[in-house]
Amino acid sequence: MVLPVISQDISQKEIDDMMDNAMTASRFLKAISHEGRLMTLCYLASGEKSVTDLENLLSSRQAAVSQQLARLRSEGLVEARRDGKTIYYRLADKRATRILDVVYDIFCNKA
Amino acid sequence: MVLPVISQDISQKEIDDMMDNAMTASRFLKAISHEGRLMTLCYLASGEKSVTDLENLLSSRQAAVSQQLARLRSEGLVEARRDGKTIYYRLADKRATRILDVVYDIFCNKA
DNA sequence: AAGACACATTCACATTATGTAATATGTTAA
DNA sequence: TTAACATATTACATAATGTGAATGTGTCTT
Repeated sequence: MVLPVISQDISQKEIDDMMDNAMTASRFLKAISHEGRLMTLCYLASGEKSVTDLENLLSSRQAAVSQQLARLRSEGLVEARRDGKTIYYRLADKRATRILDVVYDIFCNKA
Repeated sequence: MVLPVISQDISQKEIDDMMDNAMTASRFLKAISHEGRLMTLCYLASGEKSVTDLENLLSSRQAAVSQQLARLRSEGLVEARRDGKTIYYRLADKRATRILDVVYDIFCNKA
């Protein structure tokens, strides 16, 4: 158990700090809690992929994929690189990789 | 790196399985990505707490807290126990604890 | 320069999530 | 049994998020 024991008489300052952290974490978690974005991140974990690759993986339309990628970009979770007409995306946040590891282990390693 | 390498020519069946897992994981992550629910879970990690305790921690109204608890209950992340007029909540999902450990380490262990 | 291609952005709309107020339920004490 | 307390639930308003259609931008080919 890594989580700290929070005493019953936790001070207001501690609560405030906790709330700040919760806000940051919440923002981050919301960014990855979208089914398509999660698939995307998981897929990108195996190396950079083009938008078209992701369209096929997600079976969704170009605009939708681009929008989710925009969200991931704005959160700094992925970065893009252009090569000719194609744009390749890759993971760009170690925190994302760490969480993904655990999420993968819990929800996909069911064997 | 625990995450598997997904080959470029991933099959449709593999994609379908991946999507099922992503849907489950997504649902779970959404449940914990709410600032208040995250605080709640983190707080509960140090032992069971009453609804009033949580109201004070979150500085939010009774109804709101109850609703977030209802959500956590419906997802099986917490369980309740009544003692007189008071209802105590506790963590009830190991997956939540695992993710919380990592989230805590990333967003709160900034020292 | 024109057309085709890969991708991004914008707008309108539908869906979902959240908070508040009011009300209901279960429990204890007088 | 009545009042008070702790919590849950419902109904409603609002905000946030996601989707599709249309359009815009950058790049390559001819």
